[in-house]
Amino acid sequence: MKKKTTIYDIAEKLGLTAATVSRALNNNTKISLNTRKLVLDTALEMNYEQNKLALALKSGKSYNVGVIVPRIDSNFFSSVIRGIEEELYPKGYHVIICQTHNQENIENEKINSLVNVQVDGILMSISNANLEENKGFNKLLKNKKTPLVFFDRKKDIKGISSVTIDDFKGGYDATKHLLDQGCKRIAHLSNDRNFEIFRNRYLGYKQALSDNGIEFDESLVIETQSNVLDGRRVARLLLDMETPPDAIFSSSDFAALGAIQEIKESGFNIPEDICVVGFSNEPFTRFMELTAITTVDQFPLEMGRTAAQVFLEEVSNTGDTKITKNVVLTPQLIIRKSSLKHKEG
Amino acid sequence: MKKKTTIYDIAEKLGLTAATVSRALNNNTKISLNTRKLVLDTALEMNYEQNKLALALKSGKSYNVGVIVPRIDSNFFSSVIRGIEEELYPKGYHVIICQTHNQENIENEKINSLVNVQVDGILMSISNANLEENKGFNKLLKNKKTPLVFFDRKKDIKGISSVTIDDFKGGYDATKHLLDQGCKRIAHLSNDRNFEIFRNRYLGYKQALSDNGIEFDESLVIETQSNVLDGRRVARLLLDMETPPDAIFSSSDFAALGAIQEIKESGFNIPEDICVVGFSNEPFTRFMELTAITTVDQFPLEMGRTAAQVFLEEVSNTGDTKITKNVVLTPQLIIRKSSLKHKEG
DNA sequence: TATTATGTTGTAATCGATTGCATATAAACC
DNA sequence: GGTTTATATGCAATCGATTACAACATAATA
Repeated sequence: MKKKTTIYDIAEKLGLTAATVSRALNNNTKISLNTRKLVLDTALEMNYEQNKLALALKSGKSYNVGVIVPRIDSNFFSSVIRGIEEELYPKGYHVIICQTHNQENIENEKINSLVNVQVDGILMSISNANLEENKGFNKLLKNKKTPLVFFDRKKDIKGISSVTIDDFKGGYDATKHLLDQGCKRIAHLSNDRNFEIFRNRYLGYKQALSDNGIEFDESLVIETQSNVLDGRRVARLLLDMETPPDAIFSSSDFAALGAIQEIKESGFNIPEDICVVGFSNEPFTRFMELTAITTVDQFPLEMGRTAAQVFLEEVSNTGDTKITKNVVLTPQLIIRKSSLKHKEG
Repeated sequence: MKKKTTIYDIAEKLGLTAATVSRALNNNTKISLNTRKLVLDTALEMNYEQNKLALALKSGKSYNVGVIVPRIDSNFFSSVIRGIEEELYPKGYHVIICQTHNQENIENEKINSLVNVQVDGILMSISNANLEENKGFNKLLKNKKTPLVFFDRKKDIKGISSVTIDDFKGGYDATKHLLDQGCKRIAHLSNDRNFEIFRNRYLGYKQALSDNGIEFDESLVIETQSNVLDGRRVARLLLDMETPPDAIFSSSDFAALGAIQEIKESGFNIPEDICVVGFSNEPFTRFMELTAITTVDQFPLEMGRTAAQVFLEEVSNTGDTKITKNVVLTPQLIIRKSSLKHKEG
């Protein structure tokens, strides 16, 4: 009911000016110690709380950052967000969450919307491989004051920072591991390679093959959505081939799971007949009892933390030259049963 | 580099007043159609975007809502948040995320912090069973203008809305199901029963026992943290009893998983020797191949959506009397292998 | 022609805090 | 005692938008 107390209320009560009260609250040395103490005490007594909106308007800083992800209810993204929140909150920032559901128009809209509410920066994992064609995005780009940091799904744009993992290495290590297991016909469940992450995993896969004298076979690479159902669909295609593969490296844990289900139901054994490796280290890959899934850990918590740190560096940079950082984290292959033919592996 | 255009810029360019421009942009009929069109066109041309901070300061509405959860990287909470975001964004609200990690002081601090940035409401799942003792919380309570909605972990406080599931029924159904399987010595992994959710699951468990002529045995109820490790610890205790239980109903999927691991490693079979039921329907409970875990679905997405709707009703309520809604969703028992002794079950 | 109504725009206060500049008081110095 | 200097506070503009009220011009009416 009763309005919040403002510096004017305090000023009036003490027969001072709002200016003096403001300075006193900010511990400005121009104000005498007596007055400062008096104001502080009265503020406490009157339950004064600074109106951050007014401050934001005056200073141009909202102390909000926007985070845009395809969806929040996947372990990877929620872990990244966790990292971001934990890193930014102690510095006074709040985190605003937006989901795109992989729809470009929604992504567009949310970028605009965040810019509109004067966020101090945006951390995002892109949903649109052609982000540069976005009006909202370009507006953001031009406005160099608001830092933009990509994580995971990034676009290689000059002057924009990013935090990713070395997807090439992830793909390479996964494939190399399968080769070490004696696999010769390794299929790859890829995804839209307009996205760097999928392109790089694919390139790592190819390189590992080439480095080990295996000829690349285009028919073994299939574009697959990152979900269980599509994993099944694609596994079916592979199993129906004249010579089915003896291993699958999937860009997604979910697709890997679908593939495993389809393979098992078709009477094949994992890893004996077909080895499977996923990507992301989703929790369920560990908990599967019969065939815990070999996968690549992306360290999402660290990714979030790092992205937040890069943002902090950029906002605190008052110089004229913009700093751009492109941090690449190292992924880790986690070997589990789904690909382990030899116990000593 | 170049500043954002404001209504003053437009006004100056057109030889008008900011007031007129403001009205024109808001399609006020007091402004002539000609001027309105002129202003609108010029605004477009000059890339004008309304400064929401200024608006927020003037109107007292920030169009931000705060969401406080113990942690975001669990499927349950991230799904709730997904529901909240999807429901609120179309109404113009942004969602600010805060985590407490179950620490009371952090919860306190974050409540204060959110109130400070003038959120229009707070949706939260409490981390402190004695929330009423919080200063920050009480401040929020007194300020009836800012709606507060509890979800899942609530506190029964007069005048505060909530969205929960019927935890009593969840506990009852789970226990009843175990009884139907022929189990007679059913242990319960509970948790801090100062929280309503855990108390109610416990009470449902007790009621089911009593309704079916099984005497309640206090030694079979153990307070357990909601994680795998503590599940193992507690399972060990139960297995070491003179007469171990023939079933476990756990308030947490994670503890259930730990228990299952411990039980199996001790040479017992699930469900033949011991049946296990969890709570929450975390994704991994479904993916476990040998012993997919029977659990209780809490419909987190719907819970989030509903909580958001309750919030919207409260903010749009301009009347003098506050509406309080306590929505209780119905949980669903999902029977899987970990508790299914009889195929026809 | 004087008066009222109507439509359109301007004036200025407001939201709450910050800050450059001016000013008043008191202390210090010659 | 008069002038300088330090200290403490006030004045007023600013951030960007909204809005009650005033004011003006024009058209309609008596």
